Amino acid sequence: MARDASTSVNRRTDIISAAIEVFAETGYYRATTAQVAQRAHISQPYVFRFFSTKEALLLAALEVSWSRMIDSFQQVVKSASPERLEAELITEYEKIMENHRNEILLQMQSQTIQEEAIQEATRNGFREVRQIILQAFREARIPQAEERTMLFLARGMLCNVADAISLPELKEGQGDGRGLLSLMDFFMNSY
Amino acid sequence: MARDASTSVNRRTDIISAAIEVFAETGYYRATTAQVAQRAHISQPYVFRFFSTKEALLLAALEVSWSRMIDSFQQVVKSASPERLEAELITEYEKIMENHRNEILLQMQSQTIQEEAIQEATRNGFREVRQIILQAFREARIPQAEERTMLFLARGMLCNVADAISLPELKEGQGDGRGLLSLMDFFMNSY
DNA sequence: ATTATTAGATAGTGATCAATCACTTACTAA
DNA sequence: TTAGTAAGTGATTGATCACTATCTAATAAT
Repeated sequence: MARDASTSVNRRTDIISAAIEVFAETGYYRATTAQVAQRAHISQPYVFRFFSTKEALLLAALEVSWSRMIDSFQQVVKSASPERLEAELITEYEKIMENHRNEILLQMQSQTIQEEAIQEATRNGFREVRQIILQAFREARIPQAEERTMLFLARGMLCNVADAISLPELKEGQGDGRGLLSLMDFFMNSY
Repeated sequence: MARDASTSVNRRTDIISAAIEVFAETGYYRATTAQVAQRAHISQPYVFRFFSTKEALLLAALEVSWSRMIDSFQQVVKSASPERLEAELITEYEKIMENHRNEILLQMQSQTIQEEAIQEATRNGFREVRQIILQAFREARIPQAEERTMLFLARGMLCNVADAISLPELKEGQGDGRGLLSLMDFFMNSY
């Protein structure tokens, strides 16, 4: 059973990879299945041998994208020390943003698509990521694990936006090294 | 000079309001100018008397959306006391999300649209909002104003997502009342 | 050698959409 | 009364799209 470049399992992933690129660059609704096919070096109708509809292809692309993020975070959680956990999760996220920018752009698009199947996939992805982070923070004995998880996700969302619209100053104020300690002064004097 | 329902200035805003709804609900690229026209109670070709292209209509819709947010925040900044500034900005944002959800959904969409004119409008909107918040924090003598601004925007982005995909638990961990103080313990023991 | 199966392409369809055009109606000013 | 204009529409068009139906060439099993 020779696994050459033409097995249908390879073609399937070829198409998904092409779709991630084209959807991210062009926008899901404006992107055409012909563009996806061209990027995957096959004819346009052949896409429909593997995905019965364009939406099914989008769902497969989202699945790839969320799986990558979930698997990556799980790796980090397994190997990182409690003290370095959050820093390494952030580093891992930055790696994903660098190496798989299109997958992030696709996730962002899916957040505003109102089709129920897409929303459900997006919800499930977020839920699972949040659960992994939250559980890891708890097991690392990080206090206010819920709030820390929320802030981790929030900063992630802001990074996505800043990156997508090429506005790096949006991220300014991240990680100055002693932010929390000097904020403390403020809060102790305020309340 | 009686201001009846047929002045061209009214028609223009009618069309923009309709476009905000239709674009938000259906997605900009999938939405049709016929749908916008129907919602504005005019014929489809008449849309093009006011907006030369569909993209020009989107830009006008984004302008309305960003202006509302900017004007709202400027009002708050003018009237709020330094101690209540951030809390009132948050309240104002929640009001906008409640009363103008479609405008937020449109802004979210515009973040992933790669057309240069749209990206520029989105960048300018974000820049101006950030500048207002940052300057207000500084004038209120809030320490680490840059970091606080970034966190304000970041939480806003997460709220947008949580609302758009109907996943409220994503926001869990917001405002427990003493988050920073107990986080402090952790950091002082860690570093 | 023959047949069955897989991998893929060509050709096409009905539907849809942004944008244009030609036209009407109704009001206003000289 | 006439000339001009603002407001608005129905019909159309060229392009595009998701999706289908049908064919072909190669490979593999019998």
